Amino acid sequence: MEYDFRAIEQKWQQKWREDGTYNVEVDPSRPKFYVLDMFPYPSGAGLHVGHPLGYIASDIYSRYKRQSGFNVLHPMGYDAFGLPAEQYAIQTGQHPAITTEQNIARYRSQLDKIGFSFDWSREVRTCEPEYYQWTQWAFLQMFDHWYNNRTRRAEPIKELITYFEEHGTVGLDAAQTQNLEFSAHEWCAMSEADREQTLQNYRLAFRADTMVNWCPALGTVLANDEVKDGLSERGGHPVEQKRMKQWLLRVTAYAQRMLDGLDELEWSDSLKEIQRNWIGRSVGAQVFFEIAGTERKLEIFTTRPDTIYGVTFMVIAPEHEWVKELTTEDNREAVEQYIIDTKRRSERERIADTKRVSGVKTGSYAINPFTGQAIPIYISDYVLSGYGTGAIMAVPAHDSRDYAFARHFGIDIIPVVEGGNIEVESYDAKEGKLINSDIINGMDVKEAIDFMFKEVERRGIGKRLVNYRLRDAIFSRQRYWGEPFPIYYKGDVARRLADEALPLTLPAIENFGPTSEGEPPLARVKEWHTAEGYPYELSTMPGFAGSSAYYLRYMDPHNHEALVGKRENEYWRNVDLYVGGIEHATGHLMYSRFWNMFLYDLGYVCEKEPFKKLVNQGMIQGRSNFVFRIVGTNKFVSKGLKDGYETQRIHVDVNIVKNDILDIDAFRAWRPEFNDAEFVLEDGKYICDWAIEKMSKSMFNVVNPDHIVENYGADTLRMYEMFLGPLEQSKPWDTNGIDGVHKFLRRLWSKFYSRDGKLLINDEKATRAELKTLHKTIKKVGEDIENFSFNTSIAAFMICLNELGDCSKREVLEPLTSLIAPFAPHIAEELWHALGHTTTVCDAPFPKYNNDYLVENSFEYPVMINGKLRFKQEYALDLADSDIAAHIVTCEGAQKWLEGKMPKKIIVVKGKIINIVM
RNA sequence: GCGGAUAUGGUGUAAUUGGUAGCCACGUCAGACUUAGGAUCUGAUGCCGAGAGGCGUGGGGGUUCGAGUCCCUUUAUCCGCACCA
Repeated sequence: MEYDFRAIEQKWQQKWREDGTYNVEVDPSRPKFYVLDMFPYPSGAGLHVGHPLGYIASDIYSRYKRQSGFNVLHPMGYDAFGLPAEQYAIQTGQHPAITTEQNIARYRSQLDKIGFSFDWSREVRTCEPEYYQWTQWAFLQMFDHWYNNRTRRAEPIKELITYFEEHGTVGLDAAQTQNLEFSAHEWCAMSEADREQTLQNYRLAFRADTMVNWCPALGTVLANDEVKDGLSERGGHPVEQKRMKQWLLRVTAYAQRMLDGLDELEWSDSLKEIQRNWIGRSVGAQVFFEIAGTERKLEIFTTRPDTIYGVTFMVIAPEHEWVKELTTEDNREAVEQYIIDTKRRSERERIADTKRVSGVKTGSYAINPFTGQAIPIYISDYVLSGYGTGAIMAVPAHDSRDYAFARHFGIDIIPVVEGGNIEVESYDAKEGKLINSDIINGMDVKEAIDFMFKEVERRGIGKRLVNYRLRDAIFSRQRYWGEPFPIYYKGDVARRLADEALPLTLPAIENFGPTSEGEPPLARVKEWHTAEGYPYELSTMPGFAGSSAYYLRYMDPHNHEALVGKRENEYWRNVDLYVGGIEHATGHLMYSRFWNMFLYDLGYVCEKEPFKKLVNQGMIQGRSNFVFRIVGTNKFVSKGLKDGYETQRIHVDVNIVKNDILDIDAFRAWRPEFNDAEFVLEDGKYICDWAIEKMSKSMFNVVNPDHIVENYGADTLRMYEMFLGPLEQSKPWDTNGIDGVHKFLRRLWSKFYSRDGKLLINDEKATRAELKTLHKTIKKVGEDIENFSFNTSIAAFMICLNELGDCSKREVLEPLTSLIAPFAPHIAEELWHALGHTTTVCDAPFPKYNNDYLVENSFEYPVMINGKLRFKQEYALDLADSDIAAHIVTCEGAQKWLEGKMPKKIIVVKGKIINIVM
């Protein structure tokens, strides 16, 4: 009987669906395990073979954990709100709700064919009101809280109000947009609008007038992680800096906790490093420089307070709020012109030419608090308004940018650290002895930094300060397809909706594109206001809003009272294994951690971190094929013969090429222009050229998993995707080679059934060799799954079948069937039933290996290694300190080498002595 | 510029973590069975060499009885951050 994968897969997929085989419930009698995939954007293009890679890996792990006795939560859903869905809708002219619905249906049918063990009863869609109600709710919680740096947690804004009534800002240490100082009396005297304005300075979800990334083409602002090299990540449109009033999330409040939390996580080093860089912690000093002839003190941030005697000028960013005040009359024109020029340069230009030195004198002077000297203040765009205080003390001798600036403007360069060649370049290294520096002369740099931290504080001119590169997340988008803000306005005062009013549903509108007046699409909705007529916020939330807490919702997806019930949360706790792409390192994975920590502070969730272990699957690239058309003809020449002709290399659909051999008939049918194509063949075949490129429609290299499932079956697809190489590595898809895996499954099948359909399984006793093969495989596969080394476990299966030969003994094949079930669940289920079982293979215990079968025939020598007695097959042994020497020396193999002499060392490899040191 | 990762046959890769490099596949070659093969089965297949043998894990150096693995150095590719004070 043939291995009829189509019939088998259809049969079991249907059965699993009908029985709800993969649905799980809270069960305190069993240990839980939570395996999560990054849910997909249902884009219009459908899934290609790269998408399921991570899903297959996590599915194997889920099934393995389930067979190992865990209650496994393995859900799936759709990240359906956000820019990509809306852009697709705009392109196709259809309403995003409709295209999203269609795309989801397509994704679902593609996913279903692969045989995943998802609990679909827990499906979530971020665009549905029952779901985004809780996104809105979380936002309101952030609106209602502030971050207390003293207690290091979020606290209710009501308590802050009470504090203001009693103390004003005296003694307050809060995460804030700017440093405000007022007394209790002043607070009480404020108007309601002023108080609300003040509170926005502290709320964790707040509205502020800040510099934002504005993308004119998309008609919206973007968060920092959505901008790459000055272009929007989505669509690649230019992005400019613009001052706008926007909603933000105060993620910076959690910067230190997000940094500290990384140490506890089982994430890859590279991913942790990306997050560390993104947070960008740096320790330095805040120092105030008096401005000559005024009461003002210019605040700067520096990590090198030790170089303060080398400061010969100051620089402030062109956007600095004091630019006007610091500019003297005779410099005004030049400064204004410089600001205009700076604004005109796009973010992209600014990034592209960082070498250009430019700047203008303000005419004001600052007083160096240590030397008392007056030093000029410049404005220049090499100082960024967004980092630190937007002002620096410049030390040209020890900072390359300051050096370039000083050289350009002829400013003094005073070396204060020994080393380097100041005539040629600055000496930036953090080592050496201090010189020309009065009280710190002779100290080395590290010592001097510490000393100056204290000295600055002692003199009351500043303090030690930690700065972060991380920015607060811009949270509003001038788009239609997102969660509406549960916010309305009385005048300019933002008010929250009551919890009972949630969800605030997104109104269905006809025209969802940007308006011509530059207002968000929701401005078109006449009824977009409260019953009292107060207008709602017109922007919607960004894509990351809905994905920030979805892992919590899966725990309890139908709860109408809470985001997640206490009982459910305390059982499922957090995600044990998260599988997804590294591209979310600075986006979703940051926001989710922030969101979770915030809910943790409020007591809604019981774990500090959302994702304990995280595995990044590599990207699957495309492998394109090419044919060579002889220029000016409709004749195509095979790759090996092309040098004899003048040819043109054109992409050909990879689906009509197999093992680089072109299916000529399919090619003629592919496009009308090729109907009468002629060919120059080699050995009767047309061989195509190939190249690795991004998988995309325009390269004709997109491989649809449906196509593979149709031709080879889901089990083959699953195993082949894993066989392709290490999970974390990026690699091109290459359908060549899939036969090897398919052949393996057919051979597995042929152990159970003969050609004429007879069941071959027998109850004969297995030989020692067969059991050894079996247990070796069980050990290897079990260890490989734990290490996410799925490619090697598949190799182990192949070796196992090779070694077993034509053995069809139940004693061997039954454990093998349950062992392979996580990888190829359909065939395993079919064979499991063929073995006489009536329950699903998903619940068959994952087999355990018996070491007795593995060691019997091997040489084992006891060895001292690092002072411990161990049993190994190969080792380098220092005989001097081991009384096992006698044992070795009497060994048969050792005898002929020794000739009665006592060796220093005997080197034994795999039970064989390979070297003896006399 | 700073940080991270990778480099092994014609191809994808493996190597008990310092112990016989190339497992398992793809491809190629040869053979068997076949009307046929893009089916199945068997065998060969790192490179040089007729052979004995020699060489071989991007390059160079080192530690070690022994290095793909550890250390130094260098090159190439990929990724992240980047006028971050």
